[in-house]
Amino acid sequence: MALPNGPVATSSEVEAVLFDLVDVYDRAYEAAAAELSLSPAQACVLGRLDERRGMGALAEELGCDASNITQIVVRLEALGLVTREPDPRDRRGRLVARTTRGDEINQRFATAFTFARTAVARLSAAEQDQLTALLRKALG
Amino acid sequence: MALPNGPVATSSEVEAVLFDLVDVYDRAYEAAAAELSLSPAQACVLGRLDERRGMGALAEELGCDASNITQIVVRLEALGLVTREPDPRDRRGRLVARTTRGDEINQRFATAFTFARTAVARLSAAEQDQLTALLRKALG
DNA sequence: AATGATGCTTGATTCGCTCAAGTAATTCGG
DNA sequence: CCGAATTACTTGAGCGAATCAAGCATCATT
Repeated sequence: MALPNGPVATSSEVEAVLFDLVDVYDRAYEAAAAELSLSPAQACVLGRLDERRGMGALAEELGCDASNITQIVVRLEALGLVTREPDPRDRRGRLVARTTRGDEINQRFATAFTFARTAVARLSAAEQDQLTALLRKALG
Repeated sequence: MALPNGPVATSSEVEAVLFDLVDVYDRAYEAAAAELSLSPAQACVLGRLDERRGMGALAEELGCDASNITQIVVRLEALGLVTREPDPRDRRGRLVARTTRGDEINQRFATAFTFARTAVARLSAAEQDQLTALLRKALG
């Protein structure tokens, strides 16, 4: 399991609970991926393929090197969750798309990653709106 | 940079902003560590050494294998940020403690990781209390 | 004193991530 | 239309994080 990101010394209560949230979220994500024998990175990429798209688009959206995406996609392809076809419009490019099995696994992952859903469900509709507003404001 | 953890398909607005928060938090943590040439894991371990403690205690608190901690501590030691002395009470154990330089770097990291601090600062005291309460409730 | 548990390290392996180079295809300037 | 940059991606090398299986030394128990 990945080490948590924080805290050095939580100066306030809010910061502490914020850290807690991030930690629990990250661990839940990782655990959900592990249930399906996926790494978090694999689950992430798989989740971004609702439409077929090029490697570069993925790399840019995920803010990492293209070669990183190559590796992850190669593994997803080896697992039969993804295909990589040449782009007819630009034969340099490769279009990545989920296979039916990829769709299925992605769906199962979405089901397994209950954290955000159940956390939100503990709040009333009004509270959810409040939380959204507060976090938006905090994020600036 | 590490790939984000999410989203498959954000079903609600709250979930989306929650994901955003986690993503920005994680990236900020990583960036702050990188400023000091530390990996997130190294920054994390360094931050847990306000008091000297054994490897096992660290592993348990961080929820990972002891051998993982060994590696990270070895690197921190090589960087001169940490010492590893035999435990006089139990000579199997090794007590890890920050060096003065380790203290300094840890302090600088705390300064560099502004995200939680500045996010919270955008809220009034009342809003901070609200947010704390909401997140606590959501975390269950 | 022997047996077993504990605390940590080592070695092997996998994955994520980055950087530097390389290849192929496209675009652009002349 | 041709050569030069640019773009899209892959490959290879290298590092850190993480896990697992073994191993070693040191307690702790009987």
